[in-house]
Amino acid sequence: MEMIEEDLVNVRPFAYAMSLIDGKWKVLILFWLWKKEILRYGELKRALGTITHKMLSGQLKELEKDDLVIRKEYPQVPPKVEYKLSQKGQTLMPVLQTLCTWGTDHMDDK
Amino acid sequence: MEMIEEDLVNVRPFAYAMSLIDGKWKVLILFWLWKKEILRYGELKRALGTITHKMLSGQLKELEKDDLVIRKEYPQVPPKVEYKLSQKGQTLMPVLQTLCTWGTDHMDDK
DNA sequence: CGGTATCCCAATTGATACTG
DNA sequence: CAGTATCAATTGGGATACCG
Repeated sequence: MEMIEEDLVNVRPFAYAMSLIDGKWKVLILFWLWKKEILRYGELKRALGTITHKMLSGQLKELEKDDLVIRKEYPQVPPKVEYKLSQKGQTLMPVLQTLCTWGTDHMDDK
Repeated sequence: MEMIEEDLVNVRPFAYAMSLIDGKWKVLILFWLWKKEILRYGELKRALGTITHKMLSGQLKELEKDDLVIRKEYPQVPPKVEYKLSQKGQTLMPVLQTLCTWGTDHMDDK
């Protein structure tokens, strides 16, 4: 049958997509921003309930690095920072919604 | 603003879907089975290249438990075991393909 | 208020050896 | 051939303290 790994199956793009949304809280953050449009750091933290400080800033930092969310810092004391979805982030949400819908349809399978 | 976690954002179904496909190799396995229809254990292992024995059987076991793949064992020596997508697995693939396509479109962003 | 750094524990994964 | 078992290495995440 002679199968070489190569790209009979090219999942590189999928792996890329997955790498953007893995991390325990990323998708939850994205969904909140999708729904609320703009949230401050503290609002996001309260919304997510049990997330730790470290995780939230870490996940946000990665989301920003990957260009899925945009961080806006107001130069004032005390600090004020707002987060919202980027254009790229916006395009991702319908796809995640699709997966969410699939989940809804199959959670009670078997 | 008073945000309670609850289900302003209901990602339970998404979390469910993610739980089925996390694990380093699961999606890759699913794509191969999608493409090839039926593969023996050894074929799958060669196809995946660097996957370890332990990982492959582990991931397959979970995929089978979650009803995404079907395992068929032939009672013979030496053993012969075939894997293929279940009906549920089939329905998932177009969704994953969507994510894959999104990845293709955005891998070279920025 | 928003973010970083450190330490520690829990969960995943890899290497290797063994089995029917 | 198709697994399972064991142990080591790596990774991810929580708690906490500190900084601008």
